Amino acid sequence: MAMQAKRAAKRRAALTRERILRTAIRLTDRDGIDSLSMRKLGHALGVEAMSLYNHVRNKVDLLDGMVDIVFSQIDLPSNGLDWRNAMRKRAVSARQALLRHPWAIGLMESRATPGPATLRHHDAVLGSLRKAGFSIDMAAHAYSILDGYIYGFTLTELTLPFSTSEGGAGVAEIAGNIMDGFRPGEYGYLAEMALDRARKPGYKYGDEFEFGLDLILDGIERVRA
Amino acid sequence: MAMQAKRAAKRRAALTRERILRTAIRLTDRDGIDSLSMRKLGHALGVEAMSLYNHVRNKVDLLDGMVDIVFSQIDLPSNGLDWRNAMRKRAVSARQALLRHPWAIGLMESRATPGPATLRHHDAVLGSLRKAGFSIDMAAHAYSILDGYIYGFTLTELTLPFSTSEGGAGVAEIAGNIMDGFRPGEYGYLAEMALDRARKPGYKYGDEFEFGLDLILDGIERVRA
DNA sequence: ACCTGAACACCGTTCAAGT
DNA sequence: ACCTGAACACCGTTCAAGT
Repeated sequence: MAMQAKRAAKRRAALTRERILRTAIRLTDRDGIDSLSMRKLGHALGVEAMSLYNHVRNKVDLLDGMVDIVFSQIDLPSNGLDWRNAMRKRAVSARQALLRHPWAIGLMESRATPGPATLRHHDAVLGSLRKAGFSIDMAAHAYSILDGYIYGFTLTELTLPFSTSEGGAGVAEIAGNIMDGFRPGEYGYLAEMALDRARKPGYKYGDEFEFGLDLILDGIERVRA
Repeated sequence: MAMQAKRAAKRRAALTRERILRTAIRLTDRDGIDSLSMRKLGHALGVEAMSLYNHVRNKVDLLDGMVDIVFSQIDLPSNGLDWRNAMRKRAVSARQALLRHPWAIGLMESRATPGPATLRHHDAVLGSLRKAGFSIDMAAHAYSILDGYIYGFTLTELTLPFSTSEGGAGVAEIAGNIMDGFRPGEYGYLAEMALDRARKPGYKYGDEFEFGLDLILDGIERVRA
C-alpha cells in the first residue's frame, strides 16, 4: 500500500526541466516571485530541493527558463498580415502574456542570457519588418520603440495601485486611497486626474494601451514614407 | 584610544533613514540588488542589522525609499519651457537616472506604495501638460505613452547583452557572443541586424531613444490638433 | 530613544552517500 | 543516472536586554 503510493508518486513525477519550469511558473503566478524558493518548488513537485539541481543549473538558470517560457507564449507576427497588423497583434499578445505572469518584467532587467524562445521571437519580429521592406535602420528604430512601449506600458500598468482589469470601482479607490492624508491642494493635478477617472464608470487604464500603440504605428508608417 | 575610536565612529554615524537609504543605493549600484541585505547594509554603516529597524519599517520599506530617491533625481518639467521641450528634457533625465541605478526598474513592478518624490513627479508632469492646455483625457494619453516608452526603452537597454555606453567594440561582441553555437541560418534576421550594427563604428543602442521619443512627441502634437 | 545578542524560521548550494 | 540527508554560510525579523 505504502509501496504502491510511492510507486504512483514516482510514476507521476518523472522530474524534467520542463515540468520544473511549469510548476515554478504556476507557483510564482500564485504567490509572487519573493515566495519562490528551491525548497518550496521541490516540495510542490514531491521531491527534495536538491533533486532540482539535476535538471537546472541553479536558481538563475531556473529564472532564465521561466522568462523564456513567457516569451514562448507571445504570438509570433503572422506572415499573412501586413506589417502593421502583424505588429499590432503581437503587441497585444505580448501585453497579455506579461500581465498573466506579472513577475516576468521585473526579472528581465537582470536576465543576461536570452533563451531560444526569446531569440526566436526577436528574429521573427525583425523578419516581419524586413520582409515588409523596412531597411535595417528602420527595423531597428521600429523594434526599439515598439518593444520599449510594450514593456514599459505593461510595467506601469502593473505598478498602478488599483487593479487595471476592474471597472470604475477599482479606479475610484485611487482617489480615496492615494489622496488620503495629503494636505489639500498638494498633488492637485494628480487628484484632478484620479477624480476624473473615478467618475468615468467604464474606465480601465489598460484601454490607454491601444491608443499609444496606434499613435506609434502611425508614426512609424509616416517616418517610413 | 579604543574609547576614542568608538566615540569617533559614533559621531560619524548618527544613523538616520536618509543615511541608510543613501548607503543602500550606493551598495546596490555597486553590487546589484541580489547582494543587498540588511546585515551587509548595517555593516557598511558600522552598525548591527537590527539597528536599521529603528529607522526603516522592514526591507520592503527600505526598497520603497530607495526607489523614491531615484524618482527625486529626475528633473521636474520646468515651467519656462513649452510642453514639448519640458517633456523631452524630463524623459532624457529619467532615462539617465534609471541607467544610473539599474536595479530601480526591476523593483518598480513590486512597489505598491509610491513615495512623496514619486507623487510630486507625477503631479508636476500632469501639471505641465494641463497648463499647456491638454484636456484631462489627452494628458492621460500623453503621460501613459511617454512613461511607458521611457521605462520600457530603458529596461530593454539594460537587458541588452552588451554595454550600451560603449562604441562599436561592445556592439561587435553581440555578433560573436550571441550567434556562437547557432545553426547557420537560424536567427538569420537577428544575425543580420547584429552584424550591421557591429559594422557601424559609432553605433550606440542608446541613440535609438531620442528617435522614438521624437516620434512619440510628434504623434502627441498631431493628435492634439 | 536607540542599539544589540541571541534566537527563529527560513534561504541557495555543495557534497558524500545512497539506489 | 537520479535522488537525498547533512552541512555550510547565509537571509529577514522578533524580542528581551542593555545603555
